[in-house]
Amino acid sequence: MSSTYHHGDLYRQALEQAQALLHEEGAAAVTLRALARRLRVTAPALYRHFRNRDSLLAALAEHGFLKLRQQLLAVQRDDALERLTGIGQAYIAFAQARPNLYRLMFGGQLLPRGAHPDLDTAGLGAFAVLQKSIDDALAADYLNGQPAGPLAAAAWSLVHGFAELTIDGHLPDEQQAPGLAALVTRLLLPGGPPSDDNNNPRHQP
Amino acid sequence: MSSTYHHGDLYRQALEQAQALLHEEGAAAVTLRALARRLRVTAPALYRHFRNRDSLLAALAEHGFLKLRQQLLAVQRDDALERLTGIGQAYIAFAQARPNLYRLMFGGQLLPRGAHPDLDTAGLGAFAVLQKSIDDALAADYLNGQPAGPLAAAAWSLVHGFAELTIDGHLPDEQQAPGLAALVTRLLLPGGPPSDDNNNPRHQP
DNA sequence: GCGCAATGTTAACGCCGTTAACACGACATC
DNA sequence: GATGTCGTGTTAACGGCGTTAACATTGCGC
Repeated sequence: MSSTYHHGDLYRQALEQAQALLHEEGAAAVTLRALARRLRVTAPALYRHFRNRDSLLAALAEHGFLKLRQQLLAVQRDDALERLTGIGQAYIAFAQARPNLYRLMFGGQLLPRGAHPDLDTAGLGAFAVLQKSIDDALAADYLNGQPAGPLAAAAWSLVHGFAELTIDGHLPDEQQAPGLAALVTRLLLPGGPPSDDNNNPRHQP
Repeated sequence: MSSTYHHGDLYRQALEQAQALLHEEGAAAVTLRALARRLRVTAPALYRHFRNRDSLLAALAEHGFLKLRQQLLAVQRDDALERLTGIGQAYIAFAQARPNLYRLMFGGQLLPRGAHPDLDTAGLGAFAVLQKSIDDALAADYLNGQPAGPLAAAAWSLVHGFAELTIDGHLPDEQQAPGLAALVTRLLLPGGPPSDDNNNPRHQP
């Protein structure tokens, strides 16, 4: 009846509003009916654009991985080692800026691995940026020629674990988080954390 | 009607069956109605023992933290440094043996921090074991007197991140996980990972 | 102008959490 | 032994959810 029977642009707006819902209230609040209400549309209309609720959530997570990859790629430094630490800090900043999105991306609950191939490749794409910065640091003869694969996995574990623990409030005295973030991202470097005064690496060449 | 109108032992059995449900099918499957069916009881009966579904999940997570603490305390080694790495590996083993429980404990979704004080203290109790093993390693003059708090936070970040990434299948070539776990737990040690060839722990007696 | 495919709506199903009202039965008190 | 109370179970019902089937409307190609 009204001139907007056909919404025209529902898919894009649905994604936008779903992102807003996720950011504001968490994944549990991203419900097809709530999303439909926001869009002034009935719930079944969304099934023209998403196979089901899980597909919607997967799309949100995939966009998250693409965005994360972008932000990691945007980190540019001359020195390979500085770039590596910059990427670690950008990673943590991403998680802290969008905790609900980050939890959706890595929650693991709703998204059985392999069910959404685009999501998986987007995740690998983000990881690849980290992997490359490790490779570069290795090529620049930092990191003592340790094996690149495990090293990247360990680096990712470190930043991911720190990001999750902080956004969930598991770490005590969180106020020292900024300094901690720096420490954490430098922990993988040869000789451990740099030694301004009290921190003193031993095996430094 | 039947002699078992009063179940008698519902709270304990409910917790047990809920744990089984969680382990087998994940947190989303832990539903009050499904649990009631398993126990051959109607759903509202469970409200005599749990305030609501979130309280049930919080109880499951709390038991998880207590169990994790137990398993970390069970790690006994003579050398403080060995004990530290043993604790790291026990932590990762716990997560890999009970991925759904681990995700519930650290998912962050359903359990707004502070809503279940017993849960929070149980979480801190588990962390305290790790913190103490770090303190001991410091006292034994390992780790070159780095600040203990940030160091423990970093260690926890590392094992937690690695645990989550592996149980969610985010790390590529996961088959090398055993070696990786060893690498990861040794990453914090003085000098970083041993660089002989691939895996060779220093401080081996 | 017409027909079809895309995209919306309405109605309905079963599952869920949760609550109110009621039923049973163990146990203390007389 | 009768009686009453209170812990613990049941029944019935509400609204919200994901999802599907059937139908309605419109834009676009011919």
